[in-house]
Amino acid sequence: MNKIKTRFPPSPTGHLHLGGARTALFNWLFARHHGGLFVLRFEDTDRERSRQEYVDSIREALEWLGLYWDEGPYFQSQRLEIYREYARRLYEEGKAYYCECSPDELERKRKEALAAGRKPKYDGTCREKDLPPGPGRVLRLKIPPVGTTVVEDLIRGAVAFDHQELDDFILVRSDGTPTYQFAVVVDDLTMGITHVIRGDDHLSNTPKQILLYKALGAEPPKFAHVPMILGPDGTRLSKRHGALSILAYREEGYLPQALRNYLVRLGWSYGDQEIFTLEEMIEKFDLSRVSKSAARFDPEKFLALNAHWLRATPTEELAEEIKPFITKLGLPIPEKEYLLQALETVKPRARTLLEAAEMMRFYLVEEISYDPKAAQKFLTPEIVPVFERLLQELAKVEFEDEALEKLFRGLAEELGLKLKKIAQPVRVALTGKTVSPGLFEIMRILGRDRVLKRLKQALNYIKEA
RNA sequence: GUCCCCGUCGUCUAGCCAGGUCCAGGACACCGGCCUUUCACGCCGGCAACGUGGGUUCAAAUCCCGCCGGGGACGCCA
Repeated sequence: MNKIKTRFPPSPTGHLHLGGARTALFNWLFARHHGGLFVLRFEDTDRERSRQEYVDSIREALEWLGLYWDEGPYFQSQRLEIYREYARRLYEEGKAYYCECSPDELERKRKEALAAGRKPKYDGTCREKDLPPGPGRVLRLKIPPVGTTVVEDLIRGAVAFDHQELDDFILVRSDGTPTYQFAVVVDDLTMGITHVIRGDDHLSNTPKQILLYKALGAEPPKFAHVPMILGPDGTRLSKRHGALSILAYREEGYLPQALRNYLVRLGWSYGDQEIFTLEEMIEKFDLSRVSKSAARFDPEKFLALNAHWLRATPTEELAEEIKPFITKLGLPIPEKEYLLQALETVKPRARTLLEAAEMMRFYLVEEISYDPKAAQKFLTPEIVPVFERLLQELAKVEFEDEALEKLFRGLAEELGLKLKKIAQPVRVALTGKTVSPGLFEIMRILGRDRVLKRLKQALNYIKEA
């Protein structure tokens, strides 16, 4: 039994987006599940549009997602000799022929056919001309005119295509570079790829590729066409649907484990299970549970999953991840123990690292500023005596959650007030907002000095107002 | 236009292959409630779907056909 080998072949003409990331994940998972190999290959035969910048960002995104490759990255632009050799073979064996039709002419015929309601396909003008190679000529594959090619898809079952629907597609461009259709086949063949897992937008290309394998006298790999990912509105995923690059999600404070978890459940399921660790995905992933229908990207569910993984990730780990976000907000990175404690309190409340960093703001600034509405409602003259009393008591109480709570509850009872009547003004004095983590935990973390200082600041504020 | 694929709550999906246990289960979102110093978390409860028409059958979300709807391919892009 041969070892399973999958690949992810992005073209470096754009960033890695959700669809590509999921395809990469499925291929990676399939290879890992079967103890096989995962290959990364850049399909950069379109020299006009391929850019180094995209090669770098795609690699970075895959690494961020933890989808490490076992082989590659290969670059088609460095394998031109190999394609040339295979092209020569095809031509010499009469399986392919040169064509001198000009692009303009082809374009004209295509429009004509479309207008006449026919399928726009190459009409075979040069098929029997027996032209030798020459400048301006392309190499086309000779498709058997009659017959049917069946794609045995691992997800969709047998899909038949009549050769009438196919045409003699171009293998080698007039500039000598291979087209996608030709390069993928030669690459998958020479790299020993056993399973091609890709978006179902490639399903209708597959019969052409199978015919090419046959012309080459080779056995095609197994194919599995996974459903596409659509935007929230059900149309093709595009820039309109938010961040187009996977890396943009990282910038917004999403966790790779959340993205993986969201992506793996888009088109694949395992009973009612929603949460998967990497290990579980590898263990449970299989093609038979991949669905056939397209899925829409739901940013809300992704956010919810991110919130889940934020809570499920050890604070120690998160503390490292959140530093860039704190810096991004222009806030200082505190010493480790303080950061850990502060983070612990915002963790169950934040949905992204960016939100968490924003929620930690009051822990990190020296001078806090009040939300105008909060100050207006809670920093009023009536609270002055309470704050003054608190100043005295807090100077001597032990700064632990239980002791602080006991103090507040006792004070509330003594003054005949509801706890919240005291807690909310203090919360505003300490954080500037009416919403925050638990009052006693933030006091404990802030420490006596800061708490007293902020209460005094609030008192001054009230007197000046 | 031609060919191909797909069609269960708003969304992701389980169930479909081996028809009854499904007046359809889970998750996100949404709405109530509990907890409570605020907001979250957590817990409890609710709303909500088999695209449509026909056929087969004692029985259909599950099998068959038509229709409708969505997506994809048809490039010297990948």
